[in-house]
Formats: sequence, structure tokens, C-alpha cells
Amino acid sequence: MRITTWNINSVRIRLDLIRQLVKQAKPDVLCLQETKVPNDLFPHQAFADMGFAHRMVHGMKGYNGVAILSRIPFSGGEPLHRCGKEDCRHLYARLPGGIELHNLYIPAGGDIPDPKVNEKFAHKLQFVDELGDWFKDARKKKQKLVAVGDFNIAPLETDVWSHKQLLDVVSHTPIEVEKFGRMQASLDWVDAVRHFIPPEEKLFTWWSYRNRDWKISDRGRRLDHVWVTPVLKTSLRSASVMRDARDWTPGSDHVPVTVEVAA
DNA sequence: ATGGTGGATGCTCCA
Repeated sequence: MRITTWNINSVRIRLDLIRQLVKQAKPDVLCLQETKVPNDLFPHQAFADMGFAHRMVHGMKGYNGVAILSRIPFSGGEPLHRCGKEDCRHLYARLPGGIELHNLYIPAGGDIPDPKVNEKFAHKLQFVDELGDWFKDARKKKQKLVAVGDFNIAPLETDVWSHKQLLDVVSHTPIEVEKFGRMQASLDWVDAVRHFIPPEEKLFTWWSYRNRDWKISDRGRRLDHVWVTPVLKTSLRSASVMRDARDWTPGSDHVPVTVEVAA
């Protein structure tokens, strides 16, 4: 089973790019974040035409939004709400073989890395805390779980273009990395991408729109992740980051990440 | 230190 995650930054203006992704990566299940569309306006027919007969969407007007599109039948979990908000950031599905797939869009956290003056950063930290607690309380590490999405945190030094220059930049601050680690420890989550691509190697999934030439400056960060619980570790078959997609137009600032799990 | 771009929305917010 091939699972692809992509922060699409508006699903409606990037349907052609999604068709290209589907052609090249051939995902069985596609998880999108930042769909930026309410459920009643989601382009269901386009995804049905691509072969995704099974769809679960959780969106709102203008912001956020997650969707699970699948060739394989699944039974629905429900949208989950965190931090007392209904802001469309967590959706999960139960796939055949007893695998439960979580699609996550963790808050970006604004610009100032201080929860006392920046409530978006406070929200992000609380969200990661809550999510880790929820995994620990509501699920077990012996369950077959996959968690994918835009986590908006780059944990390793090699997950950013300059560790030193990003220590004060939201996404790579020590407090975020620590909370990321605690969330990862909640179920002993395995980083499925680093399972195949060594942690010594620089690896990014996002490049800002604000760099004129993303490829030359290569100031990227690895914000998008795929995790599996320990029972699925031996089922992992491959992982890849579709770096070329950053050049597609009109492109997202994130690129797709695909993991193959024997199932 | 600053501003750079892009999407949705509607005279601005979010990333």
C-alpha cells in the first residue's frame, strides 16, 4: 500500500498537479492538508475520476482543511478537534488489514517563538502536547497506526538548511523540537522517512515561496512527516520525497512524501 | 534588519 501526504495549499487550484502526482507516485491513499475549501465545495468528482472512490474530507472556508482520498475502501473515523477549536486539522480512517491512518495538519505557529506574546505559537505547542497525550491515552503502540501530514516542525539538524540560523525560527526552536520528541515518544513512533534516508543526510519537504530561486538557495525544511507504530516497522518498504514537484506550476510550497507499507 | 511570495477573501489574514 502506497500512502502519499501533501500540503497542497488549496486543493481547487492544484487539481492538475494532483493528477500529475497520482500518475507518477501512484498512491493508493492520498492525504492532503491545507485544502482550503468547505466540505460542500470539495471537488469530489475530480478525485473520483482519478480513481479515488473513497473519500473523507474535513474542511472550512479559507483556511486549513484535511482530506483522505483512497482507492481502497475504508471505514471512517471522525474529525477530531484539539485545543477547543473546530479548525479542521485531524482526520483518520480505518483501512483494511487493521491499519488506522491519521492525517494531521499541525498549526504553523506564527512568527514569534514566544508563547507569551504569540498566541499562535502557544496554540501550536498546546496542539502538539494534546496530540501526544491523545495518542498515549486513546491508542496503543501495538496497534497498526500510520500518522502523516504537515507537522510544521523540522526536528533534526539535517531537517533544515542551517541549524544555527533556524534555532530562533518557528519550526526548529528547541521547545518545538522537544515537544515533537515527546509526541513521537507517545507511541514509540518510527520516522518512516528517516528509516530509509539516513539522518545524516539533509532532507527537506518545504521551501518558502519567498526565495526567488528555491533550488539555488535550497533553504528548505523537512516539515512533512510519515510515522508508523513499531509493529509496522518491518512492513515498511520504501519512502521518497518528490523534490521535483517544487518546480511544478502553480506549485505548492510543500512537496509530496510517499511511503510504501506491505499490507 | 528587512522583506521577500502565494492563496483565499473581500478593504486582511495566514503561511
